[in-house]
Amino acid sequence: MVLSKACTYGILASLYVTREANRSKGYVSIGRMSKELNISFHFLTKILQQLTSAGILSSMKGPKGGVALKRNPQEISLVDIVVAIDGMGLFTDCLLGLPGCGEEKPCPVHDEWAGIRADLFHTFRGKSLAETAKRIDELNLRFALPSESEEGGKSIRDFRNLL
Amino acid sequence: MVLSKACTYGILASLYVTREANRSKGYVSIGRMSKELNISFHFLTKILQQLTSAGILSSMKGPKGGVALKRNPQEISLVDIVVAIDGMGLFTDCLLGLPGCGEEKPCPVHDEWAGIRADLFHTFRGKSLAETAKRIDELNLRFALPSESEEGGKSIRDFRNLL
DNA sequence: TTGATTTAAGACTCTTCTATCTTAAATAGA
DNA sequence: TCTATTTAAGATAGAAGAGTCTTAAATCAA
Repeated sequence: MVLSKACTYGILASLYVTREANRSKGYVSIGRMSKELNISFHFLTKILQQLTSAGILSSMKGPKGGVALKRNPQEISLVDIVVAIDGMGLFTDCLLGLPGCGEEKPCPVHDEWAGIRADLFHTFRGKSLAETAKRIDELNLRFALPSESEEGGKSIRDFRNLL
Repeated sequence: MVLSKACTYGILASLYVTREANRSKGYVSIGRMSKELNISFHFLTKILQQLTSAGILSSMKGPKGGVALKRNPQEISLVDIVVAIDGMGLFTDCLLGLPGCGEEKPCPVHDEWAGIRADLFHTFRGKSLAETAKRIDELNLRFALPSESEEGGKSIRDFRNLL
C-alpha cells in the first residue's frame, strides 16, 4: 500500500471539511463526518488529532465543537496531509529500502524511482484541498468509503489499462 | 512503504542470482546469498519459495542445491518479481483505497495517480534482471542490505532534492 | 451551576507483516 | 546404503498497523 489507511482517511476527511466549510461556518462534527464517510469514529478522531497537532486543523470540544481548517484550503496541499500522517518517507526513501541510497551511493533502481517519486511529490504538492474539493463538486466525484450495505467487493483491478 | 520488505528482498535476491549465473553454472546457495545480502536465511527462503512457485526460479535440494533462474534474465522484468510477491495492487489500486475507483467512477485523485502508477509499471516492466544486474557491475552499485557492523543509520532523507 | 455534548488521550484488541525455529524431504558423495 | 547438506513447509513469536473502548477534559446551553 502506497499510503497508510490512516493517511487515506485523513485525505478524505480533509476534503470533507473543506467542502463543509464552503457551506457553513463553524466546526465540522467528527461524529457526523465519520457516518458520512463510513470511517470508524474513534479511528477517525485519532487521525484528525494528528492533523490538528500538525497545524492543519483546529479543533473545539463541546457542543457545536468539531474540527475546522486552520489555514486557507488553497494553501493546503495533499502532500501536507500525507506528510503529517505518513511522513516524508514516500518521497525520500529508496524503493528497495537500502539505507543511504542516494546520488552518491545509488541502488540499482535509484534513478528511475527518484524520478517517479519526485513526479508524485510535485503532482500532489500542486493539488490544493480547495482545488480538489471543487473538482469533487463539479464532477460529482465520490470520496467516501462504501457503506456496509453497498457491496463494494474489493477493488476493480483492470489489467487492460496497463497493457 | 511502496513495496513490502519481502518484495525488496526478492528483487535483491533475484539480482544476486542473475549475477551469479553469469559467473558459474549451477544453483546458487540460499545460505551464502543470505549472508552476502544480510537477509535472514529463513525469511529469504520463504520469499524464494514464492518466486519458485511463481515460475521465476527453480530450486534444487541437497548438496550443491539452491535456486536458479528458470528463464532467461533478459525476459524477466522487475515487475514480474513485484507481482509474484506483492501482487498487482500497486499498479491497479486506487491511491485512496476506494473500491471500484476507475474511469467511470473516479476518486478525486484518480487521473493523477493513474498516470503515475502506469509510469511506474512501464518503467519497471521495461527493466530486465539482466539489464539491471549488468548496470550493477558497470557502475559498481550496491544492492545488499547493510551488515550489523555497518552503521547504516536509517535512510538519508534529502529534502532538498524535492524543492 | 448543572448536564448534555463533543473532542482528547490512553489502554486495549485484532490483524497483517516480519522474522525465527523446528522438522521433513530430497540430493550428492563417500 | 549412509551421512552430510540443502531446500520445503509448518509452527511460533515479535512488531507494526488498524480499529475499538473507556475515561477525562472542555464547552455550550438551559
